[in-house]
Amino acid sequence: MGPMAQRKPNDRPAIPRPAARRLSLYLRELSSRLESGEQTVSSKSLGRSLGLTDAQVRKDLALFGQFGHPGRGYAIAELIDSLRKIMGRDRAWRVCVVGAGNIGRALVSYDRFRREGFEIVAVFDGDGSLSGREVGGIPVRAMSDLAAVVAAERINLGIIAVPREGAQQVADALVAAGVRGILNFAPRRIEVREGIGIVSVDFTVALEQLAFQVAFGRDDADRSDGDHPPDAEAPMRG
Amino acid sequence: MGPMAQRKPNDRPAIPRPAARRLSLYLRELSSRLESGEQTVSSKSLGRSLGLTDAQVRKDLALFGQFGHPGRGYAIAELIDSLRKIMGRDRAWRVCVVGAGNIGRALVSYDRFRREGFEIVAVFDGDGSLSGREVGGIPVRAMSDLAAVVAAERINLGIIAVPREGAQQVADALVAAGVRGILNFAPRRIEVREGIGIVSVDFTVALEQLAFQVAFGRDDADRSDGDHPPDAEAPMRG
DNA sequence: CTCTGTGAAAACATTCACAGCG
DNA sequence: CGCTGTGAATGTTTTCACAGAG
Repeated sequence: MGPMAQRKPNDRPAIPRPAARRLSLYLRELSSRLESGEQTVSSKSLGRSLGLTDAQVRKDLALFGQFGHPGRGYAIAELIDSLRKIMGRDRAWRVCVVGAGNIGRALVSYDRFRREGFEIVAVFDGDGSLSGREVGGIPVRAMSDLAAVVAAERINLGIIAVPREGAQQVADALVAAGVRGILNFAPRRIEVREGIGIVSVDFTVALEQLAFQVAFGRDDADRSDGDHPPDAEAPMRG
Repeated sequence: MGPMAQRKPNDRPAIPRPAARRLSLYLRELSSRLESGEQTVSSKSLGRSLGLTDAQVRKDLALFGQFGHPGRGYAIAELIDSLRKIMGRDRAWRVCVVGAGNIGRALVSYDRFRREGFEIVAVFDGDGSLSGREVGGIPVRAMSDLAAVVAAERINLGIIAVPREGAQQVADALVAAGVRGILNFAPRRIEVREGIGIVSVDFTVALEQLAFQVAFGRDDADRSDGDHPPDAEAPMRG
């Protein structure tokens, strides 16, 4: 069908995708500096820590408003607040993990999630024999409870930690149950309908990128894990 | 005029960074198709599975030579072979994991690594009380053994699965011991000297990207985990 | 026909460079 | 001054569109 592109009506400024990726890094570095007792930071200093140019940092931050104070730099606490709001980190997120294997269990025990405002409130596994067992203090439930628990616990994000074969099916179940986004650890591309968020992490792809760097001889400093590619369309709206 | 393009001496064609990321995805999809018994694939079909345009797939593959057969598509087995060679996947990699916490243990038990040719042959942990314990059939060793074991076992890649604070130190020790690349799971940027590969995976950054998509309202289909940014420089050489 | 490989055009992202604020 | 915010310039990646192979 009509393969014609048509801008939808309500576009906001549109965030370059790479910039969206860097926002998380700014937040991580800023928090670390706040802890160290620093009060302000310049784009140059921030860029230095992150391997970016000062201009890049300023451009990224300017996408969302005027946070800087000429001559002084950025007030760290203030900037953290703003970024958190922008990134949806001002609310608490309720998360479930599907799959109580090695990866699922490691994620449930990963304290940093809770500390950062992502609370894991339920764990599911297709293997009935695990039901009732506890992982990190949370009882493992059967897949058949998924819809009910997601609703009852008002879970809005799901993490897929099952083998490749079951992953898409789990994704469909999560979306049907009402989650708004999925973090996928299974080594395959997951399709979700428009409006549902999806981010994937593939350990093997990450190791493979590393092998490629080593085998090929790379030239640049620090590179990301990689996974699913974009899908040919505008960046982000708001 | 000028200074005459100062291309550094030994450059090969130069791989666009995003293309390097996609290579892993091609390999993953192609292997899956080979298993299903398919023999050839077109750029269009491959792109469809991966959320890319056919032109993109062709451009990427053409970077390394002429693999396609006009009118027919690409021979899957042949293309897999070529890609594996290009990506350094034709050799076996010997890997160690530093950190026997939740994440370290999950990685050691992640079978796919071995199946894909990344063999984990040693595990280290700074907590002496763990030494001697086994994880996934591999004894946990003290950090003080790191240099000797890396040399003796001819380990060429290291995985960092320790808390943020110790991560850079572990990286330095790994590099000093002779690994050629590092996969970092600690939530901070790791610096390594030129010539050493580095890829990072940060679970919190991944969840945060997801929260951002949901909070902001994204428009595209499937997006990557994110982590450390490039460092402003040419793509890759060979 | 189908499908690749590839220049040329378009879109996108980064860096430069500077006006202007505190 | 130092440092931000930002247009304009540059560099990079994607898409288009088509010649040519089987």
